[in-house]
Amino acid sequence: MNRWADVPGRLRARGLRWTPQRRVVLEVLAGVDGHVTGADLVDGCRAIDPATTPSTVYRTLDVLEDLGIVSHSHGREGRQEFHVNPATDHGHLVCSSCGRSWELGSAEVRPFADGLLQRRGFAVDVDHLTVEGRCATCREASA
Amino acid sequence: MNRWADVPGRLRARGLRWTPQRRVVLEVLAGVDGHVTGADLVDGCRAIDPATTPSTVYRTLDVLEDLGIVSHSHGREGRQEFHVNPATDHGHLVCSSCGRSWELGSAEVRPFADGLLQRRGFAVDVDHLTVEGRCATCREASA
DNA sequence: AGCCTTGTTGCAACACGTTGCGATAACCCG
DNA sequence: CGGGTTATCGCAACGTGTTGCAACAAGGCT
Repeated sequence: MNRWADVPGRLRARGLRWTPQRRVVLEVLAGVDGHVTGADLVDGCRAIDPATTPSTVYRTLDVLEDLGIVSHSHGREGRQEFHVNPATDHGHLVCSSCGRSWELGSAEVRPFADGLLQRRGFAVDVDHLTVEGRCATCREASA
Repeated sequence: MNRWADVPGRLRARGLRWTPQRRVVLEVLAGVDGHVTGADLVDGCRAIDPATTPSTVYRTLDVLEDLGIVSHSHGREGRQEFHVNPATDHGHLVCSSCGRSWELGSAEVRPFADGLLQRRGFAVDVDHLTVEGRCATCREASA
């Protein structure tokens, strides 16, 4: 059912390769829930294999993104956030105060995105959309 | 025009200082139209004073953002983009294909932002909003 | 003008990512 | 199983920002 099925086979079907390093990255991703930053993933891989190098991790993530296994967007401070097993068409809400994030369903974004498409011919990449602001909790705390 | 008025005085009114380095940054910003990346600004400053260091430029930009003279958001690859003399409440549209960007007026964003506020209590920081996607030109080119 | 306070600077080091390149090893095939 | 392709790895260097700290200097005060 899931996007995780037979990753080695799907890589090979594209002429790509299944390597121990990629296995480690996938293993870390499997243990993640929700969102992770690039640095978190590198750390997680190093916990399994201390010899892991950042470039390998990031390059592997690019490949996995092509396969649709992860997606990435830019969160706080413009840093990368990876999201596992993405439902299509959803963005993120990030609180600039506490850093927490929430998913943003396509239904909530569609009217906005459709408007931009009609008025400007601009096709929003909803999967990549990150909206910054202050969450309810932080707003109350500072009120 | 009056956001630029008497910057030295406005700094001093806050107990801050007017320095040659800040003068250089403002001079570069005055010659900019639309958006600039952080690196562009550093280069521009170095063209005037080769001794300019990045940390000074970025720290000055923070101060100028507090004064409302610039605003910054995160564009392509999560890199910083500075926008001069911002009208309040506007975001940016960035084409992930050609990299060009456009302003996004508050009227276009408001219904979307209001919805998030009402349903989730999340107050969108519209000035910081960057929407990625493909512009009309690039979509035609690849059609 | 000279003194004092404290905001600023510049440096060095760090954090997060990306890129070029030679060496390695995964995979296909006989 | 062994050999040849070529994708991938690991390293080193770079690019963009951020941060800690000691030295400096801007501005207020007398």
